[in-house]
Amino acid sequence: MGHDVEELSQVLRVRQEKLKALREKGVEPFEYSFDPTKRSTEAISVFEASESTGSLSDKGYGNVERIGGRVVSWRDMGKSLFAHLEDGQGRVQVYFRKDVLGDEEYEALDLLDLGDWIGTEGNMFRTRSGEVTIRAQSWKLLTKSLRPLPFGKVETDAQTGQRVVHSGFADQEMRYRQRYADLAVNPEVREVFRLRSRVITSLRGFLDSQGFLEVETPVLQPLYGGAAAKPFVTEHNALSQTMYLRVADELYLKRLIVGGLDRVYEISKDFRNEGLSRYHNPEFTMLEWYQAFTDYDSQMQLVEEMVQHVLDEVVGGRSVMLGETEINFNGSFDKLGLIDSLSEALGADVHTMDQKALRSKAEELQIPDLEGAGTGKLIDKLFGELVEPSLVQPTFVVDHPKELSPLAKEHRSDPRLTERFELYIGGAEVFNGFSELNDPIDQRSRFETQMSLRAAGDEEAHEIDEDYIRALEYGMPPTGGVGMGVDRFVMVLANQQSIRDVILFPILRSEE
RNA sequence: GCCCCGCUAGCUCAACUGGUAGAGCAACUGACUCUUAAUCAGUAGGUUCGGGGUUCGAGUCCCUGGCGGGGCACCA
Repeated sequence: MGHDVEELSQVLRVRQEKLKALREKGVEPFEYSFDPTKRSTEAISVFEASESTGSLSDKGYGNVERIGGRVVSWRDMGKSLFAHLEDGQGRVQVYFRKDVLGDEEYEALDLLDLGDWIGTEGNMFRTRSGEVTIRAQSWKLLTKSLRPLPFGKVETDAQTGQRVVHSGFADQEMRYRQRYADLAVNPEVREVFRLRSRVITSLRGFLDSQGFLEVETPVLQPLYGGAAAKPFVTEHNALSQTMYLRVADELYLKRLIVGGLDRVYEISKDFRNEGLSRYHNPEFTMLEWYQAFTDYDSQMQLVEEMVQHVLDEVVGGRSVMLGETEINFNGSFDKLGLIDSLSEALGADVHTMDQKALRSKAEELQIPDLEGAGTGKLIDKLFGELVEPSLVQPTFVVDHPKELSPLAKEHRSDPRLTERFELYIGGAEVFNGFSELNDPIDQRSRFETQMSLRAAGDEEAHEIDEDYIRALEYGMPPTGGVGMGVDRFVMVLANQQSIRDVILFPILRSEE
């Protein structure tokens, strides 16, 4: 922003001039407070109630209210004027009349713009065209807006009653960079984030009701782990020590199970230093929980209950639309063996295929970047190519290869596999859980396998966490645990195509 | 990191093979005391993302840089 008014574009200059004019009239353009009697929608409801009980005045006036809000529409008709105010609840029309306000207070309305915050007081009434409106007896500027918000023109379709926006704020980049403007002009964006908040409240309520304890574990960690991911690295000055932003909460939460906090959960921001996509933001919200004495079967049961609980509470039904597809959460979710489903897709038994056979299949399918991929990775790639895209309805994929799951317990009936599940919804992995590996000796050897992968160039492989092994040596009871991608779950419930549309301030490159 | 597409007025978008950069909304001036994409008349508003090049002439073509979107890679 330039200090020199001359340099400003026309639209900004005009507002600076109005600001100056207001100050010259002795009007404070940035008020300290306001005391509304109600918010918009509530004021309308009260009016409608008295309307139905026939308790309006002879002239049709109802309750007197003071309402504060942002001016979002403006129709000047000379000696009277209609505007809409929007507040945290909704919007309400205001009717200004010259003969009611008097010349001076009416003419001062000229100094207002779309985007200004004002307060007004008057009776509620219903206009000839049927809209419940506040008839302004007085008004007051609360905050002058010095920069025009990119409002579109809003039409209500006469047939459907649908809100239609003409030439609204659509530039994706600006909507993310200036989320405040996006929220200010696009009420449906505000709704997405209200929904997100309700989802998190509901998840928390569910776990609390099941006797889980919400805890907080370190974001800054001397050693990261719990996921195959590259970390963000930082430095603690006083300790002169390298610290990592967590990639998962897993290892700390399981230390708490060792400590006897037998049902714990954490809602956390995790950080993974990797690329961006419609399913990946480097900073994202994870819910992880661990429950002693359970295995992955009972955790799948719990996930199902939890998902249905949230649907019932937040959506009010067991299905949602995701794009053109209806996602149905009723009943038990399907279960697919990872190896079995891949075998079927390949038309060959994956268990009998060696690394070479898997590789040639992958090459046949022209799957890129196979260099250095071991058996587990090849299976993962093939599965991602052949099976994953079809997992639109909620589906548990179960029993992953050991190599891919260094923290999961060996499968009780197949030593090549682990007791692990992932729940896919809309083609994306949303939940991931397993029977937790609690044998410290097995855990050490898994870490050692990871170290050799690391030595072979896999930057995401785990390092050995000696302190974690020490904890397991004290004894961790049989435990089931689950991690949940909260953002991805919200995407499904809010019918959003990109993770950026459910994160208020997604990561973007700096403007300069 | 790679591929494709995009970036023009405050916002949403035009501008055929290179030939004076336009419209709607917003803004400004004026009219209008129940409007609601209000309406009507008029006015103003531009570093066409930055830099370089080709050309008599570049929003348009070439090179280069920036940012974004989509895809790929990466992603227990």
